[in-house]
Amino acid sequence: MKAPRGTRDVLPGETEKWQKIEKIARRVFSLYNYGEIRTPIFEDTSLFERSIGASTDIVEKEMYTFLDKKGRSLTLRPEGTAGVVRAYLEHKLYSRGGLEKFFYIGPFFRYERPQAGRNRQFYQVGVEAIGSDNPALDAEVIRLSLDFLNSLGLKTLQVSLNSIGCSACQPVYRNGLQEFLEKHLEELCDDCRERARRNPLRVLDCKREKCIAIVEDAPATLDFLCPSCKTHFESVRRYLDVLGTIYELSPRLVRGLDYYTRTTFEIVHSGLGAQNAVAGGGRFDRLIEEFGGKPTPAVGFAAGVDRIALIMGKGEEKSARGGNAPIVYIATAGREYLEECILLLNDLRSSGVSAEMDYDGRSLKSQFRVADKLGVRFAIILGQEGIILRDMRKGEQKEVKREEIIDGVKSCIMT
RNA sequence: GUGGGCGUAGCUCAGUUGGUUAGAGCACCAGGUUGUGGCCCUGGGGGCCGGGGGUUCGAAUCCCCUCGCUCACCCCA
Repeated sequence: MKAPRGTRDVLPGETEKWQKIEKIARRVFSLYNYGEIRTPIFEDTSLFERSIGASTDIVEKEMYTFLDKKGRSLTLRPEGTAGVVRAYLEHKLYSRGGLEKFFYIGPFFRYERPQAGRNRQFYQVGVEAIGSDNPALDAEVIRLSLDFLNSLGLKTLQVSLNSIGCSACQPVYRNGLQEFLEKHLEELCDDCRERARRNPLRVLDCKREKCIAIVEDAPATLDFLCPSCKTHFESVRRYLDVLGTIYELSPRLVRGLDYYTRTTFEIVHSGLGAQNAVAGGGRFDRLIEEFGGKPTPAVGFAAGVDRIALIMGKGEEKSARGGNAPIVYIATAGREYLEECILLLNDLRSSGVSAEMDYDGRSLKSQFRVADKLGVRFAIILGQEGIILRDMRKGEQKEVKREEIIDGVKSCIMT
């Protein structure tokens, strides 16, 4: 038996790391006033086709799509924004007046060739702020992303920033780029020839040397921005400067989802290899309207939990189970003490002291070996001579009365 | 979807030009200490040698297929 390709188990010992990531995500996102939203793992297929874009790789070849028993086409969510926007509209959350801020944590699915930091079931944390086009919000989301990653102890992060314009200027740029690409069609790789026709922006981040060289001379998105997009972008940059956030302009940073407008950004980490993006995001000012809502600007980001865990794992490989070892281990001199043992165990746990015992009827020596391996603070021995409390660290022990055990243990933990 | 590397014990890996019952270290279990851990010593349990097929008197070793892992392309978080 094996977990399906591209999926994996996170076992005790590693889950602690994941819990830490989630805990810090909740804390940081709460500081910025984002509230948690939980949307379904699967949605109607059309939701993703319409939001992500029918000609994107994600929709064309990476979705887990299936028919349910009534013949409905459903898809395991490949990203988080679509579901949040759907929920926002379905529950008419716009009626609450102003800006709505959401964060989410959960699994997503894409049918891709597994690789370091790329699984078919992967986890993301992300935020969406819906209802404002204020560039301060763009800057805030970027700031928040970095806050989150920094709080986890990640260093050597690099922010790339770009603006790809709005519904007014993006088509103009698209045409300009397309014209340029037409002239160089022969020199482009096969993929890019196809992209030039269907989704020209994607040519910009082709990794082949030939294409990179050609694209060097291609028109940049920033040169085509309309006045309002230009002002918006300048403000984003100013606010980032005010916040002391270092970034670099990446005129060729184009994201793989069609709904992005204006600000796009990506955060990469040097220790990740080819899959080096730990977080990415941007504005999606058209998406709500495309789903039938009123024109509503929005901005968000998502970070890859698997990749973060990968980076964190490089520094401090084994944290073992030190942090959550039981406090007490009860050893017995024989089976006849079993009842006393389970009762004491229960009393300890009831008063908030984590405790463990031997279920295998092992020798006292073996029980101590287990207690030592677990890393417990105290061992209690039940036997003919009464009850003995042993401090495993100090190696000291003394006889205690039954009714004094729990308080004794508790007072020792305090000191 | 394409290409490279790799699959031997729970883990990390040996395994000589194909040749006896496939090994080591760590981990695990038991004993040494007839109620007491860590160190040490002794012993022990564990392997469809990823799976299937083929070549051969004989395959962990050679060939083919397949599955998986991994790195890169691609894509993205």
